[in-house]
Amino acid sequence: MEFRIEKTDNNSAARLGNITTAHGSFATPVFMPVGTQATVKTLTPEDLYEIGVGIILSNAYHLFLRPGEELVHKAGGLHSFMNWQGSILTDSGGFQVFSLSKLRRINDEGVWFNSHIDGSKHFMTPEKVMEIESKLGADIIMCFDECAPYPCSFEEAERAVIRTSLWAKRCQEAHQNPNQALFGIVQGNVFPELRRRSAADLAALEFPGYAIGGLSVGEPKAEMYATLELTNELLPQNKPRYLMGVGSPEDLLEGVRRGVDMFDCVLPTRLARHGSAYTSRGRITVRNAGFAEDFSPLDPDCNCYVCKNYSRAYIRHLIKAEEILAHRLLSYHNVHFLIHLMGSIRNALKEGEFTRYYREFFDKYRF
RNA sequence: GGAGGGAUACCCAAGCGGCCAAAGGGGGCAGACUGUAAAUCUGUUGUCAACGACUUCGAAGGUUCGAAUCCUUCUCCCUCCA
Repeated sequence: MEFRIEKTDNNSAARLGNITTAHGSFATPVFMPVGTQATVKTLTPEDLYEIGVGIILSNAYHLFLRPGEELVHKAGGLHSFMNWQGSILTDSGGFQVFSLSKLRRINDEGVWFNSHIDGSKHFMTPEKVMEIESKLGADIIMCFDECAPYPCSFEEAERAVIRTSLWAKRCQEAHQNPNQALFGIVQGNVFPELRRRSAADLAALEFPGYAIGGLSVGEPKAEMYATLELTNELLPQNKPRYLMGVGSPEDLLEGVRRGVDMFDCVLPTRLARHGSAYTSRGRITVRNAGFAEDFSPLDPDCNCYVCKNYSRAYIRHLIKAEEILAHRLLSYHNVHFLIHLMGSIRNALKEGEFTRYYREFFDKYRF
């Protein structure tokens, strides 16, 4: 993997760059749609190419449970299995340590999970996760980490940091596949002291990229931004910085401003399935009665396939009638919205107009 | 013509003397969602000048301190027998 910084913003920590993997290159800052189970829900790879997606996310833990990494390996790896020729990043299952906390027990050696599918017991270790991620064959893979909840005590967050550092070292030692770039993940919750420690631990291991984990788990926005700012300052300048699980349009702007290069989030596709759409003026709930006779496109400023062909009224009808096309159209539009947003941000960075773009965005966008 | 059964809020449907403005679904309306246990979850859904008041359980009368619940008549629906 290669990361090149092409330009840095004069008025913020934002930077314009490019990442090249075995499956092509993409410009940064980048938004990566999430396809946990080897599919960005409701969208085909062709849709994603058309939208301009360069890299997507998938999940080692979920694919390990079903269909199993061996099967994906037999299929020729994840790219071949799901017919996606762009880049792929796999998350390790560290987030499931947080989101499935009721179904797991953790110790320094690893994590016992009770499968949410059939209840079967599995022990995940950093070594095991590296083996799974290697078999899946993504271009960028994540260390197995412990994502602590919010709120949580200093001691609890500290334990997660120590464990995450320990596991990062073990992941690095177990990591064999030369075609995959292994990223470290900084934890530390909202405690500056712990973020500093975590960032220092990981930087010492010299990963090709660094993720900021454990944010957007319920903490107030101000805390998230402050933590992000602090953490980014501590990470190596010449390596990509990936803010995990973020975000909303406003968070993408705030993240870029603070020096983030990569983002991923389930929000565009989940909101789509729940009946909401992003627009240049803010998020709208198309499901609501007010749109019943609104024959305008989801976003008048959008030129995506959906906005060119379908109205809010029609999409609302599909939602109310529980037609799956609603999910598909809204997913397509929402992913397009974020991909297009990132494109505009990069363009502004290229022109040296990021600050102006930032201001104009928030002038229009209401949330 | 005779014998039964039934009519409850937008719909279906419980309730069968006070704890009933009325269970539970559905539908409607709204909210939440950030490395996906999520086509999920939550709230709300008689009216109003609304921590209180008023009008509701096919219609009209009646019994009772008190009725969706008991009695009478009527209207409409369903089943069976002629």
